[in-house]
Amino acid sequence: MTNPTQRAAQLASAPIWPPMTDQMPTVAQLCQSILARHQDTISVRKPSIALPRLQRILEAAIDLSNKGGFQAMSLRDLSRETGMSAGGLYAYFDSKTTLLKMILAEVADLVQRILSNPPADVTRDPVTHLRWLIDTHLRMTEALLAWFTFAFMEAKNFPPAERRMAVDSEMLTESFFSAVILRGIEGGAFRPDTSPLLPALIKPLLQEWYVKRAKYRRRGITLDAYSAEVQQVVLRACLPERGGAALAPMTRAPIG
Amino acid sequence: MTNPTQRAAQLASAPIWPPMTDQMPTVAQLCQSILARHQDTISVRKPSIALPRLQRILEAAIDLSNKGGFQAMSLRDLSRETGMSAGGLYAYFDSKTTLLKMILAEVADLVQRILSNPPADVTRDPVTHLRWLIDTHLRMTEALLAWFTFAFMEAKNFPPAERRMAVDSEMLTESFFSAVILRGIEGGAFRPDTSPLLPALIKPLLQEWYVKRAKYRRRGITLDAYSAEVQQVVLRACLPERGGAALAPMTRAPIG
DNA sequence: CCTTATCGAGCGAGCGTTCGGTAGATATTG
DNA sequence: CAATATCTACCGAACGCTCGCTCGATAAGG
Repeated sequence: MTNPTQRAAQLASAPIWPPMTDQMPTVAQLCQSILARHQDTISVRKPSIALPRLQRILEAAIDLSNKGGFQAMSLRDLSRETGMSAGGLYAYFDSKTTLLKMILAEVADLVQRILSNPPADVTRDPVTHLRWLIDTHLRMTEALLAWFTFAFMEAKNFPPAERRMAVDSEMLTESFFSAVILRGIEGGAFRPDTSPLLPALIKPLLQEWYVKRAKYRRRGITLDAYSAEVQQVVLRACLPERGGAALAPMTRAPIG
Repeated sequence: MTNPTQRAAQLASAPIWPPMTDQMPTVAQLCQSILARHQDTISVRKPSIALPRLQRILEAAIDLSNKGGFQAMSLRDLSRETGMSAGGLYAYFDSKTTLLKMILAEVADLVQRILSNPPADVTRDPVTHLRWLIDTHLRMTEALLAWFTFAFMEAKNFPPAERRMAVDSEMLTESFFSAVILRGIEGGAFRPDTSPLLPALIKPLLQEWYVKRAKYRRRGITLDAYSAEVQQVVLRACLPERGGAALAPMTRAPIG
């Protein structure tokens, strides 16, 4: 357990964690994962053909859905955009709903994979761990903006089964924040009267970034600036009074 | 301009503003406003008939849309739910899109009406004003939950014109927060280095309450508790260090 | 008996999905 | 290696259905 002075000193310098770029998956990798998970419903066998086609389909579907919504996207739109015929598309999914489930499940799985694998040196200190969770979540959504926008916009208005999936994924994300904050309280890094509501409030602040991406782009707000601000708001809500004073603007330092 | 000690003392007691119940409109009043605004497209002339019918239509439309989305709600569904025929419905709107615009415009207008009319004694102090804005917004959405849920869920996925309307409404709300925070900085109530991003972060925290209403109901979180927590998070982000320490749990005291 | 408010069958358009057909790659055979 | 057979990946017309919306008929009140 560190005392306030030690923590203040620790916070004064921006923590540096390894660049996420390494472990942030490419769209091609996501599609490969989807292809593997849906071998039984995808009738095209040769990966050299299936993979680029599936990627083209998914990217087009996400793109079309992100203007107008998934329901509003017709398979004729998708057919035109991908250059494939209506019948041809059905070699890659057995219903429009399955197409949607493919994407949602992959996004939910990605969040879990990334957030549950922090670098070892990050988890030593709850403050650093919390900041890493916030920063990493933001960078992940930034790297796969269209995918997360899609998942957010379409998770509502769903058949109960898919809706449950979205709710579970959200609860899991919140649990990451809950766990580290609880650990911080127990270890004395966070104030003991930190509100149990705080973890729930972090998620909407992270969603704001990619849902309203256009707004922040228009205003010239960088991801670094947004990340720093969310970290600051959250830490001011859970750090003891003195710790908060030492808060320096903080994000991961650019590497390379 | 107050000094820190004065402000701390002021904050220690929960501010009390008049109950919003008085000025919070009923659904019937909203419908009356909509009826007046759409006289030209509504062909039914006698208000004694038009008003209850319109209310029935709007409430059913919001209800049906809030499970499944506006697009998924068919006019046959609406016909069944209201007990009116397809043709009969078209005496109250000239297209499905108009029906949607009626509701969105009314909600946007309501937000503007309520938030731009704070009680006189609230506006004297930026801290109280800011807390009033947060608390009032939450109570407004609580009183008209279905309407705000509808507006939030359907504001995306829109023709550009309606989308612009939603964006403008959101910007207006943010501007209320911006103005009072700026005033607080100038008057010395808020720290001079308060992030210009803070106003933008308040909105998602308020939306969270009605968008995820079921989650907080399940957890037994009351509106008072949620309001207090959001106020605390926001004030910790903009109050000078000392002021934050004096923060007592705060909401409008219930008036019996 | 005209006006007002409502009805409900029905229109054309567009939806998700299916399925018979086929070109080209691949495997099998002599 | 040429000829043949098989398979893979895809096409696109067509099907059954639901959609938003219209319009002539109709009922009720003054």
